[in-house]
Amino acid sequence: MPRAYHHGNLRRTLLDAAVALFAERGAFDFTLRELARAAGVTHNAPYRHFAGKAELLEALRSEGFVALAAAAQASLSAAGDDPRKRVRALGDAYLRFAIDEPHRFRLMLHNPLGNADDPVVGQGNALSILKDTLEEARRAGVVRQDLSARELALAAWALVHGLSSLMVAGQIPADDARVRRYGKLLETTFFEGIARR
Amino acid sequence: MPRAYHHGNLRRTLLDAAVALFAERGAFDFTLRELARAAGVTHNAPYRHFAGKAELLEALRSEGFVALAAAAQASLSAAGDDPRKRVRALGDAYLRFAIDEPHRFRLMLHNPLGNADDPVVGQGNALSILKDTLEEARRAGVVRQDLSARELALAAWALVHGLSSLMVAGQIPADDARVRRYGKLLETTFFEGIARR
DNA sequence: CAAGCGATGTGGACAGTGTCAACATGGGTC
DNA sequence: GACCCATGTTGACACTGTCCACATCGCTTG
Repeated sequence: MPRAYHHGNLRRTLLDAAVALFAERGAFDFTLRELARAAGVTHNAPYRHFAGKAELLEALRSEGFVALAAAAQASLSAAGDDPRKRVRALGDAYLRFAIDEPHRFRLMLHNPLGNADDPVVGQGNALSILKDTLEEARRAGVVRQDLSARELALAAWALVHGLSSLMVAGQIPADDARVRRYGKLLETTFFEGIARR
Repeated sequence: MPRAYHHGNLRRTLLDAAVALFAERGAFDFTLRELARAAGVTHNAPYRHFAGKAELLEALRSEGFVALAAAAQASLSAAGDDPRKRVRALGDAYLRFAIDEPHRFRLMLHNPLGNADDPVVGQGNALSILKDTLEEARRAGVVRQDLSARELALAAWALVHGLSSLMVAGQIPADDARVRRYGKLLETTFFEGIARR
């Protein structure tokens, strides 16, 4: 049946079409008009919902951060009580997210608006979950006390984000075996360090 | 004076114009025709040197990896003999490279060709320099022996690459003070680990 | 319950893009 | 000194993002 003149929920449809196109080909190179076509709508309809292509991308990016935080929270909830396992669970969630949805992950990382403070990153996000978890670990006395939770979180973030990025960028193969092996390697590095005892 | 019909060294000029445009604005969004204009040449001349835009980008990317390896080598040469200082020097070089030339760094990381093995990354590059340096440290007995030099290198790479990426993406501010502070933080994390002793 | 207004979608236009094909030019090679 | 091939030019095409004026509808208000 023919679509009504008013689509009903075009905004959502466009965003979904965008992720679908992301997944189909391998990059951000989709086009606004393609999206419109996929949604069965003229090339100009998207402009009623987004000021331009950049704003649409920003919306996708923002949704990505929310999804990441949700994944982190879920993984954490299933991780039990051991502080170290909880930290590990967060790292795994991050890495899994990146590998499962490389296009979205790449988009999220690609902040075209320079480095102005980004409210998406600032609050209620995966980073603050990580910080809280490390604060727990710190209070539980299993990690060193001379670094703040914020510093610990930053180091952990850098570590797991680095591996994720390198894998997503294809610099390191991302097969299952390697993901498991390197995950463990990072855990060891992070907690024990590499210096000889 | 008017350029001769044959430019002489258009390929080089185009690549230079590309980095210049990279630096000027903040992104990869330059256009082939712009490059041609900047080089004082018609919009189709670039096609005599590159099959298309993708190939030009690939050339830039490749040059970036060479420059990075050179920077790493230089930093290493000035680092003295202490194995730990040498590792740290490599990390600093990487981070500095990323922050000084964020556009190039971003481009290098953005591998649009999926994850096929990339000869640029495979040999004579910064990664193998890092591996060699960690192998030295391992032989010198200052780092743990139960991990291979390759594993150690991978962990170090992930750590410093993570911080670099996050800073370049604007997720973490990249002022001088922070760069120094976080560099030290990563060094501590990497060598000592965060677990309580 | 009708009128009308604002939100949503349409159609056309414009400058600019990447790329292709045919043609022009001239420097290095026999 | 003539020729050939690499290099640069001109013209064209389909396509893009975005602007504008217009069409259509559903919700609100009287």
